[in-house]
Amino acid sequence: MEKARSDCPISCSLDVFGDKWSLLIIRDIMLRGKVSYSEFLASEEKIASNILVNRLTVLEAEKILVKEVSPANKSKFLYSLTQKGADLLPIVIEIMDWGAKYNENCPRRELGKKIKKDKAGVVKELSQELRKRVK
Amino acid sequence: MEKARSDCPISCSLDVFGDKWSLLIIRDIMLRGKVSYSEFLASEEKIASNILVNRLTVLEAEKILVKEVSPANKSKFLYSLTQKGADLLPIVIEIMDWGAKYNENCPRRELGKKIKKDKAGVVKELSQELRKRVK
DNA sequence: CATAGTTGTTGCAAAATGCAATAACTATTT
DNA sequence: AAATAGTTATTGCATTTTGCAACAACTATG
Repeated sequence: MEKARSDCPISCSLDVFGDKWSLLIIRDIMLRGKVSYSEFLASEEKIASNILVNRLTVLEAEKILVKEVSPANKSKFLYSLTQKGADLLPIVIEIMDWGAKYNENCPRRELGKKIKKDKAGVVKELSQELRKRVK
Repeated sequence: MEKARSDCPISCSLDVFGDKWSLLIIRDIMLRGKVSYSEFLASEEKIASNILVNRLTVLEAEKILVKEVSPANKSKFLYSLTQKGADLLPIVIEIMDWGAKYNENCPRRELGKKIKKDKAGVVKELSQELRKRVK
């Protein structure tokens, strides 16, 4: 990482994932079961391949993601969350809830509705699920 | 706002504040009692004046901030949060907590320690405080 | 009328992003 | 082994955003 702008924890966090793409990759792994470059590339937001490589590299360097060779296919890499990455869950959930609340064109789906009913319960449940597959 | 990349609430939220500066301005208003251009400009992260103007304009257009003439000084403007802006509090708190947890060089100060002890309580308390001064 | 305070604007360089084409490597098929 | 397909990148170039420094417009104050 380049030098921090300040020692404010918010500023330091934004130094890492304060951009339009990083948290979407995290979302894909965290909530959509995606694990590979090609799956991230296929997401509806259409990230460019050079940006994707750059973000994966940064997130790996920050120890938010881990990159491994797929056991089933040696030409494929699998990305998974570390505990540090999994701990981004509450942030992702809060951002999702705010976005759904204030965007007419962002319908709450299954998870969004559960969050509206019982946010803390969802975070607790999902963080337990994530713990099973963190690296 | 430009066109949304998708109808995912996370993506839509990041379309609005997915950058390194917007949430720092929000932080200044929300947690540090700052209200004016010159105060934001003086923050330790050293935002450039053209970026600051741009972010304030965007945040106002998104109805996250409201800009008013200062009653005490007609050449001064005051920025305050709307309810939509105040509802970013849980996101800001979670980002602060994660940043403090994973950065050695980001000491928890008073608020950070309270968050570690009772995050939900802090959010509840601060959101009540904010409600008193939302526009 | 001079000065300071506040909120911008402008110009230019640097960095990040977006887009399209292509390449390297592996696995599979013929 | 040659051809094909799948996966993960790299490269070049145009566009956009950011960073930095200087300056300008407006308003209060003395």
